[in-house]
Amino acid sequence: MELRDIEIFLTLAEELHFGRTADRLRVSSARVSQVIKKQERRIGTTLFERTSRRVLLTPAGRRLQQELSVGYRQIMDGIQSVAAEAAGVNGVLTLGAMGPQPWMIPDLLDLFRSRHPAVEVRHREIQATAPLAEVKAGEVDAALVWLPVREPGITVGPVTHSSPVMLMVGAGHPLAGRETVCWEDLGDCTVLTGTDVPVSMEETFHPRRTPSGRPVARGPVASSWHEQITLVAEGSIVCGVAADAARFYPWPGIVYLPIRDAPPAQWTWVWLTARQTPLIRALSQATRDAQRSDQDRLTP
Amino acid sequence: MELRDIEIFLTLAEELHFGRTADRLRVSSARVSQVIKKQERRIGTTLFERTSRRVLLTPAGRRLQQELSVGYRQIMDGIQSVAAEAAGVNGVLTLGAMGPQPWMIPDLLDLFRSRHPAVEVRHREIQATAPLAEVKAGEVDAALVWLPVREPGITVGPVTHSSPVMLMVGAGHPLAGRETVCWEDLGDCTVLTGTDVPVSMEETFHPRRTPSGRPVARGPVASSWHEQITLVAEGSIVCGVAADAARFYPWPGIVYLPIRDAPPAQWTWVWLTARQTPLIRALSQATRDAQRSDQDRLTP
DNA sequence: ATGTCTTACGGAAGACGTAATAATA
DNA sequence: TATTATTACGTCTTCCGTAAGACAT
Repeated sequence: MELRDIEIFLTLAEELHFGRTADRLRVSSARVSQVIKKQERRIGTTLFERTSRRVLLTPAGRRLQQELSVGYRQIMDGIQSVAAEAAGVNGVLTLGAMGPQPWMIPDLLDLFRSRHPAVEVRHREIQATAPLAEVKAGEVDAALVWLPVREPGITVGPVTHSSPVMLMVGAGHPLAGRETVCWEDLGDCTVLTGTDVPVSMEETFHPRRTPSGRPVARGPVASSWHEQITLVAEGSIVCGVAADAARFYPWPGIVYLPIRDAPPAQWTWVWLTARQTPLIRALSQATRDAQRSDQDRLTP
Repeated sequence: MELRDIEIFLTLAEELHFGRTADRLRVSSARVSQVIKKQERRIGTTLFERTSRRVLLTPAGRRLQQELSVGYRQIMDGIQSVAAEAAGVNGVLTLGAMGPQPWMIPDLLDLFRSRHPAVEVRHREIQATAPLAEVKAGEVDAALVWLPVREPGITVGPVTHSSPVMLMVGAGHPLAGRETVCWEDLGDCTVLTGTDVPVSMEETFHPRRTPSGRPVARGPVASSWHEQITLVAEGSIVCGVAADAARFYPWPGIVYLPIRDAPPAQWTWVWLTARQTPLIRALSQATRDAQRSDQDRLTP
């Protein structure tokens, strides 16, 4: 039994579906069937109870999953880690992120650190009011920002996570009593203006027009998060934010309202295309892998 | 990179010699070279510093060895374990052994127990004076005895360990003052007689004749270890024993003398051919594997 | 010259996909 | 009938050995 077989077994043990397993691993489902059958011959017992309608782990299958998953992860990470070090993944990696966003991706950061112990990871605060400033200035190697980003000279990496979009309003604002809002409500509001937010990114939290076409009024400029929250607390201004803000800044005088028709904001790494180092590639790889194991954990 | 490749890498990392690695894994040394080269391409750096005269791990190679060895062992043991359980390795396994012999193979017993937690291992004492009695009577499933065993209906398993042969004499015996002895000295001695020792096995500790052809006198019959040691302590009788006895029975009045020209006694499992259960096969397998990892530990 | 690692090449094993088949709801 | 797992079969990769070459002592 080889690592490829083990990967197929472990994936099927999670998906419990031959077709999805085949898709995830980019093989034919016939192959999945063949490999599982081979393993069952090797082990000497059936690993999955299956009809053409349902796939379940047998006790022996569950036990094999327990025995193999740790070692498999260890070996794959070990290879990845040594290869990364050989590719020059070492030194200092400076990441930019806003407020609580690093707390949204602890798995990813843990994976990266364990995989690349030779790398010192540093964090710098960046502002939603000018999300790409530090990247462009070269003050951070990569920044965690929301999509969509379309800027020349900037590369967009894999998605790390996503957060619902909420509207932050002052307790005295007319909307403050509502349970939820929708984009249309912004037609009656004034939203904050950032100092340097690309147009594409601005739309995610502050569309220029409501779904019906009414313009959304632009208010004063804020240059930091605390300025934003202070302005909103005064009552006349509102501001779209990631839902994470509601968890980390439950301040008096501030109300967070779900925006029913806002798609979740997707977060991603961005970096200067000209400064794509092995470190950055390692970060991308770790992001993809952590993403996948997140899915794994959610799937069953 | 597949498990087979990892096995080759780990073996070469221990042997530090392409030829010996190839021999151990039953492949050509060309294959070892090809696999290592492939891995070096995959990892992106050289794993072994090698000339046609010397093979050494590079730092990256050493790191990869650390990363892979644990996971590899885990996976192989896991597969083995689940397969064994499926093959019906469960229930009670009764092993027979003499005196301190179980203490000579703790690694093997640990491996077996960890691999087969569903098996209850019991121990029964057997006597060197009739080493196969309990096996033949079916009172133990397998017994740990010394080679050579040639008995119809009895299967000989893999070797577990070996012990030098010593001569146990009483403090008052003429040989007691010697540093060492040789087989020829037995021509002047009387040795104990067992109650039921097969001829082939008897030769290991008590040859019928000395190298020069003199007969070795047979003395009284002893039926247990304590009887043996008591008879020897009286002074006129001697007895060949495994060196382990010297460590575990350093009794007053007893002297142990190395026998210079005695090859080490090899110990092995034996069982009734007719009663070869999956449990017995699992014991054989664990013995072979423990033997191999013993070698591994001794090699570097 | 000899022992040892590497390269070149060819045959065999097996990995994998396509398409047809069987089985379940 | 629709969905999904399995089997049959052909292609193509890659595993692996043999034999010759390269290199160090």
